[in-house]
Amino acid sequence: MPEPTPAPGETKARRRAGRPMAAVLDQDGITAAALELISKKGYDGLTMAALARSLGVAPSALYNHVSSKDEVLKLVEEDLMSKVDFGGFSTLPWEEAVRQWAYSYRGIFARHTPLISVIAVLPVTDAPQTLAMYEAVTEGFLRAGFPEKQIIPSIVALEAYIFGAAFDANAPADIFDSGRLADSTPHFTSAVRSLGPERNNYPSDLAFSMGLDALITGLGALRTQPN
Amino acid sequence: MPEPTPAPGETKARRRAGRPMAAVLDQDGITAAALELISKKGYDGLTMAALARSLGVAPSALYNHVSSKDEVLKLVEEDLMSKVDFGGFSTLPWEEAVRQWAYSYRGIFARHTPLISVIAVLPVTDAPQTLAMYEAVTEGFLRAGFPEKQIIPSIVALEAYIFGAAFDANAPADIFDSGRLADSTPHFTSAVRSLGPERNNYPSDLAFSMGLDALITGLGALRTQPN
DNA sequence: CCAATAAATGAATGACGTTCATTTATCTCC
DNA sequence: GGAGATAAATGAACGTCATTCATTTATTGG
Repeated sequence: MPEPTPAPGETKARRRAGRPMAAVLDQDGITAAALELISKKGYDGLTMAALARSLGVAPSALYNHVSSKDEVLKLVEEDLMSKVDFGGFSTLPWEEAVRQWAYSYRGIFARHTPLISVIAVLPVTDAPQTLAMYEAVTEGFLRAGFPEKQIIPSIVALEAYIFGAAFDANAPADIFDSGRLADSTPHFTSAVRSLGPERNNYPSDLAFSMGLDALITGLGALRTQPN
Repeated sequence: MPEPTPAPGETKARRRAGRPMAAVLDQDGITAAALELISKKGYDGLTMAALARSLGVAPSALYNHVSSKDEVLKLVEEDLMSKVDFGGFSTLPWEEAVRQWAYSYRGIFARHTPLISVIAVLPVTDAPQTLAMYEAVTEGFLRAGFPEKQIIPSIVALEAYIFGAAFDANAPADIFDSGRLADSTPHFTSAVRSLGPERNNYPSDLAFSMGLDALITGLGALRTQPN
């Protein structure tokens, strides 16, 4: 795609003469409608037809503003990224800031796991909200005394954990029910039972907290300055 | 689904009289064909029609052995689980065993990321290979001196990290290219550049190693016995 | 040989994402 | 105040899927 890379927010540069028909649709409206649809009907309910209907428009009209359903997903993702709370990196100690950020990040994407496969592989180019988050997080790491070369890998590791944990948060309570194979997995079955008197209680939150603590401790040891 | 839960491997119990037509198809054959199709054409190429064609059969025939495409994915997932190397838990020190297991696990699912959303939420009931892995890993944790209650959360945390890292391993090298927004993200851009003279080298492997070390150290501290 | 069983077939269905020729509305320029 | 250019919206179509179902085919026990 060797295009002149139009400025963001403008699909194509204004040309010579006449103006078009009044736009009922734009990317922001599409994004908002998609988010509402997702929250009401889930990702299965997010179809181009349903999205168009919720906007009072024919499905084909969407394609004047968006090149594909995948682009809709990218727009939604960017919007969600802007809701991740990374404010702690400018006010709190590093450990606290990471914790706050990680909980917020996981909380948001736990309800949007279908996006994770998109995000994890999506270049940040032209994703301003995502970049803003990375900038703030990077600053926080620098301020905490991390050597520059360790910062990106540390963030990548934390993000991997957060994404995986977001999936986890959606697991059913009985995910570890070994059923009729319990006899052949005695240690595992016993370990699951030790978690509580209730059968089948899945420790998603406890696990997230434990792993996050471990990562914070382990990565924190990479700092060369105390503050 | 209040059924008598038929024994696995048998779709329905043998009944009274005559035997059916000679079966050209079975679940193992379908699983093998699906895996080959995936390795050749990727997950986009895995359609019920393509799967049937590769087996020399009409698409509808598949539904005599499998209730849906989702079940095909579950069969593939179970097969992949059997290839994860957890042997270290009976021979190596805990840290080494975890490392070996995690690398193997990530390596396999990095090429099967579309399955991760399925696995992470799929009950282990009637998933013998998955259960066998959990049993071996649990035993390794017990042998290493973990209190029983800490084991499942620790495994869940490690798995979350492994799944997230599997997505990461597929990120393009230029995922962190901040493009024309580089000026507004100076610290982040500089941190990315510090990773090497080459533009856009993504530190997926380095990040995995760093985060895994952190998790091993942090979780390892939960052991109450030295061995 | 008959009846029962289950596998395989092929046609059909209903979503879905996407395309395209056409129409509609709006603005600039003369 | 037309004329023409521009882009948005429409509605009909397409191709691809997963899935269903009535029917046929093959096999075997009695």
